[in-house]
Amino acid sequence: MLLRMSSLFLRTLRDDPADAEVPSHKLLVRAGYIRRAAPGVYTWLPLGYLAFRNVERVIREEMDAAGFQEVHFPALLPREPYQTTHRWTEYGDNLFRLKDRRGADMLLGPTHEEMFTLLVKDLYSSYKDLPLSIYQIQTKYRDEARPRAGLLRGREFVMKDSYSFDVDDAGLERSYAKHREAYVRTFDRLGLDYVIVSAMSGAMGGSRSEEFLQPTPVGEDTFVRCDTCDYAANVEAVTTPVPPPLDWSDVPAAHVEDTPDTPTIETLVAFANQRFPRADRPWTAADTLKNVLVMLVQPDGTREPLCVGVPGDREVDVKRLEATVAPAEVEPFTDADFAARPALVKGYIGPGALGEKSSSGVRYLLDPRVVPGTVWITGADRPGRHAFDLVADRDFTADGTIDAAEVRAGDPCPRCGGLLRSARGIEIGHIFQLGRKYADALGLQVLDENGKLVTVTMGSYGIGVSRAVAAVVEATHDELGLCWPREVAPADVHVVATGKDAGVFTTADQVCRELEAAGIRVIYDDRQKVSPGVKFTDAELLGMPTILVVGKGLAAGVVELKDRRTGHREEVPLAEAVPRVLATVRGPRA
RNA sequence: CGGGGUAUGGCGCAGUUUGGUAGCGCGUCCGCUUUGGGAGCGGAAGGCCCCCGGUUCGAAUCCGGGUACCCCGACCA
Repeated sequence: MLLRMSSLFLRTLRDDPADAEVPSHKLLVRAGYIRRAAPGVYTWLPLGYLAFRNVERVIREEMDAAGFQEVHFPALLPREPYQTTHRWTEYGDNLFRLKDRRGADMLLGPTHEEMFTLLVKDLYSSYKDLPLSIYQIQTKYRDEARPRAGLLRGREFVMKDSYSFDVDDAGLERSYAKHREAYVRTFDRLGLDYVIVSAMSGAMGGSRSEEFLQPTPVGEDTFVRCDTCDYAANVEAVTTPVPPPLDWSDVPAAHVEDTPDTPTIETLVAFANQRFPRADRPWTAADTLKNVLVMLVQPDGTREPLCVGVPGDREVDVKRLEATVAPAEVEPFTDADFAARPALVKGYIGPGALGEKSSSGVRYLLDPRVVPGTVWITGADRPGRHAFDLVADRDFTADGTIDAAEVRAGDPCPRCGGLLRSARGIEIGHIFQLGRKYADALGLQVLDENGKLVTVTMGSYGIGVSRAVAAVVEATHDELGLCWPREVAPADVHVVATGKDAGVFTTADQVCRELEAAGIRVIYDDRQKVSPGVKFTDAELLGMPTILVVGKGLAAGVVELKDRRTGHREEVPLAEAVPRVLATVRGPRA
């Protein structure tokens, strides 16, 4: 491959685009790799498309090497399968829906579990056909509320999605492990740094899910990792260690006190310290039990109130809550909702008005930290009244526990008790044991060795291909511009010819042809009348791993070989230029 | 959906307060000069000043109403 810059469809920009914030977005636009076509929708230009296809190639090679087989579904899909699994409605506004000329509903696929499941059902019916793993690399459409950061979150994006089909859980476990290994190899080859974190398995029960997160401040996912052991998890999936029950024999009986004008934790703690000071230490928010009301909205539209009791020094993390109650969605409790339930006194809600057996009948779930024997100040269900010395289990119970309080840096590690630290990351891959949700919904069954019908168990595994291009940029760029790993770079070598002497160009031309003949991918800056400074700056911005300058040194018979990443440069005799580049490109493995 | 900001040539921006021929830098084109770190001089092309309505002799600018984009939050892969 030989790209000549004199005719390459490329325009580099001197300034960062005003609408870009993150480095990958700025640089990919500035270097002429992508252009925005619509909000969250991008066009690939020649260099960008080369890089994109390289990422795609690496992924494909690793999938194929693992024995997964590639298929290709349409992006334009019929409604029915998504209707069957309720995702036609569950996906909400994020689904791109359209109608054909006869008025039939269609959609642009946001993901393809349904189609894969139906395809396997269509063709296979025996345990002898399994295990099977098939994948595709396909454009996905999700009408995001807020696309951002260029390729990192688009409304149209390319995803590699795989699906595994097994006859039993042990098989699923093996398929999952194979995908995990393939992902590790893929991301290693792409030069990406990543952390594998436990993720939320959702409402499907007992299934396992892990995310590959590339740690970076521009990432959108928050995760925690342990200081001492190798535990790492998405905040949604962190489980709170349950402390042992406490002995409450010394705790005085619960008593209700007047606490006027204390509808918030802050005002309550201040009042308690003033009016009922403790001898040993001041009251803190952690001594209070905060009861937070939300409205759960089921996919079918059913609304159900829920109260979550958490220590007063913690917020309820809506993301964690929603992950736990999925597929239900969480909406704030409105004044109208309060008005409809007079037993619930806003600002003074206590366990007395909660729980299935209470007057309000609102389901009440407690944070795992609220173990039997813990002592709390909490609302007394009357305006300006709070209960003190209320002991969990002795004085109140709930309908269950829920792990939905915010996770904070410094919280204990659920595995080893060490300290958790918080960080941000880009989700570059996600592997997920789906179980039988889709197979059940769509009737994917096979006959086992006893001739009995069994429901197939599935896994789904995704890599954001276009997102990975941006992730590679985030991981590798420097202040000069892009800085591609060789596996992803649009070309191996950027040959720069400087000067006005025709000899420079004929020599550079010759070198490029020799490199191309040797199978090296070359981009050649053969532009006449462009000053050396422009060419050097462009070469650095475009980011090929090796830069070869043919210029003024030619008079002395030398050219300059530069490593883009390290900045190391070296003069080599012209005759050695091609062999040296070959050795550099082919590396130690040659 | 809440909060904040922005909208003027391909890109980055000024001009809007106080209405009066639409500007600057970069890029592009032509000519001459220049060729190792975004060169110089001279000439040129390129604009629905986001849209609709209003006020006015006259609107990028003032008024009313929309729309779009960016950031933060919410939400989501």
